[in-house]
Amino acid sequence: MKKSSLYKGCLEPILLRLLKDNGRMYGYQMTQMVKEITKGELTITEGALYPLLHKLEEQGIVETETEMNGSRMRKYYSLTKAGKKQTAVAMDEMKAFMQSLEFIVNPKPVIG
Amino acid sequence: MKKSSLYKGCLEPILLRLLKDNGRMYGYQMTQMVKEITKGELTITEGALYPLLHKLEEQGIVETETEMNGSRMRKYYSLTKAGKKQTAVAMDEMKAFMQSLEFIVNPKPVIG
DNA sequence: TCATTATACATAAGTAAATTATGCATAATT
DNA sequence: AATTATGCATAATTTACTTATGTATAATGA
Repeated sequence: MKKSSLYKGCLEPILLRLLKDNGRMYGYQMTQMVKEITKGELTITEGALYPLLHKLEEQGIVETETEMNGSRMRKYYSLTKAGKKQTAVAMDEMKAFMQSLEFIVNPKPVIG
Repeated sequence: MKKSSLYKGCLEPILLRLLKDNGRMYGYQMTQMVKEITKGELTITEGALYPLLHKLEEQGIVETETEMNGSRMRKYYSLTKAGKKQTAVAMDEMKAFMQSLEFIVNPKPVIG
């Protein structure tokens, strides 16, 4: 990922969110979509992406189907039932996290 | 810090923001303020806090004054001139980061 | 036509930023 | 009297990346 290490720890929930929204995606596609959505701000590196996807598969969060696109392989990932549950939890955590950042960056003045 | 590792990489900008807003703080005070602001969501651990503060001091981002409160020591930290510049940069990065997260968690549907 | 960029996967070594555990010391609370 | 709170600090470990490297095909451009 690009820049400042702020994104550290956010990759997993980001991938879960992508899969939740798009149903079925392959790795390279995820990197491109994130780059596009964030206007180039966030670039997922392959060294981070693939090992994480493998871990999620091991954990039964995602499942895969490999397909050929012409002569090129694509490995499609989608959320399992357990993965959907896990994603809901991760999204709640994300919300709380973003809310907390808001509080810190934009603190409400104490009245009184 | 507490929970889910989402906050990984955010501690430094959070501390810079606190110092920017409050002028002068000691370590323990920072942990308490963050806990309060985030309604208990974010708990800064001492093992993360103190080494980071020391690093920032080495880098000339913050400077310290040690004072006694009764018989207890407090080490006050404040931003140096260079630290204020650095904080402005960090805050811009924070904004971009939060914006990107928003885009991912709440993607805009493509019209057309 | 030959080199570069894009697509598409994968893994290994190294690093940064935490967590967890531990330590010291005083003050306040139960 | 024991526990919790205040206040600092450091060491060992773990996590989650980055950087580097590897393989292979397709498209683009000089």
